[in-house]
Amino acid sequence: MNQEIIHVAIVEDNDELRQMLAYVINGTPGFYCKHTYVDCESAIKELPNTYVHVVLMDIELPGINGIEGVKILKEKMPQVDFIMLTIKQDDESLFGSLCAGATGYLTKDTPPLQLLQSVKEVYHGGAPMSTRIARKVIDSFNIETKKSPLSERESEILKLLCDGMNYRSIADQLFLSAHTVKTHIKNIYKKLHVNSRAGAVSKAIKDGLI
Amino acid sequence: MNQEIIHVAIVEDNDELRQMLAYVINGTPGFYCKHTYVDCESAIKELPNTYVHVVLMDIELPGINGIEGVKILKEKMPQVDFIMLTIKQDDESLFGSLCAGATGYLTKDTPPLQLLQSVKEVYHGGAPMSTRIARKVIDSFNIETKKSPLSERESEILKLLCDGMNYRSIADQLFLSAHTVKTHIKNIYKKLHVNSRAGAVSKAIKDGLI
DNA sequence: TGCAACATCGCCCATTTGGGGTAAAATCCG
DNA sequence: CGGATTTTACCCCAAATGGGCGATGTTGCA
Repeated sequence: MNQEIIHVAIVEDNDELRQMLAYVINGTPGFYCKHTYVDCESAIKELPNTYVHVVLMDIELPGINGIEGVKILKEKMPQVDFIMLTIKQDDESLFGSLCAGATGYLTKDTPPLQLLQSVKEVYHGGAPMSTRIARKVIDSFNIETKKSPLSERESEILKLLCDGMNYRSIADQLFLSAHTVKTHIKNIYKKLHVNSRAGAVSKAIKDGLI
Repeated sequence: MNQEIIHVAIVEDNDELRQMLAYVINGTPGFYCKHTYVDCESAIKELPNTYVHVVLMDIELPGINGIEGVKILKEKMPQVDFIMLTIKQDDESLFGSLCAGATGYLTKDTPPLQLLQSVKEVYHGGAPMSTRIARKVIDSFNIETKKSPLSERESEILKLLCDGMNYRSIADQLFLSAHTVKTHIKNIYKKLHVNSRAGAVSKAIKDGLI
């Protein structure tokens, strides 16, 4: 039976909200909240010694913010799921949280019932977030593929450049003369507005040219 | 009023399912489905000339598959939202679809009512997907950050390498001698098992070292 | 306390690179 | 058909790079 109860921890500096959340959680069958913290510092110190499944984490916190907090805590407790509970909806907070290891992202105006539903959802392998947040996340995959200004051959050579190959190796692999490879690379530099292999490789990868 | 009606198109080779979907859609107030296609080839030819908001796209199609289809269609109709409707739940199909431009990802066992809800959701700026799919998507952000084998200083220099800077520039920026910068870079090469700036930059970006 | 890692600076030298040209054939596109 | 682009190839040369070697001081951890 005990396994069925989801243990929730809260990190939230607002006393009223924190207590309200704990009250709601403890007042609902299947949920239990024993540990609450007013800042990340204390959470980082004590949470690793507790038994929890899900952590509700505020972002705007004094001292270590929620994103940094998740980063640190997720490192120590990778099996625990973190749900950000915040008023911030900017991309930086959102993707910062996800990259830090958060699994859910809810705004503070989420009604209690839906919040509990989200906790249950994350516990059962879901990733709760509002429809608007979900859209942002999905859209981040669809970064419009800027069509490369490079020709077929140039792209081919750029790929090899990214593998750290030099003129000779590239020439051998493509059955070209090193001179030709050099010409292509010079043209690539012109088109990408760089003047070194490092710059070209960086731009290539960051702009998804390869 | 007309704006309130969501125009849906369907690309699905299974006759029964396609007709059933169209039937459900047309039988529900607020939804309308005029155009249905049995393969991507015909959809690519005709869809750009139609008025639609949302396209339900099967993945397993003869000829051009749904992922390729979305890639081509999204290019021509970027304002249209695509929802994949598939039995495939593998990562390749999922992320392939998202990268191709899909906004939603549902399995074929999604009940009609929820499907309609998803269409409405995507039309209103959401990104409908099952909890399991959402989790996969979110987890993809949380690719464990391999802790860099590099020292603080080395990471710093690696960043500048990625900007295409040479010894002198880096030295100037960090108030070091070019010799020192060179030494650091040599050590970076050893640690990353590369032997050129291009290789280091490539590895740095791909492995998220910077 | 001692050793490993880090950070700093230096020299030598062969090889690579980047920039400046030139040019011809192939291919594509209108 | 004719121009634009792409692909191929070459020369010269100054500058940058990579590898090998050594040296000093600091810091951190065992």
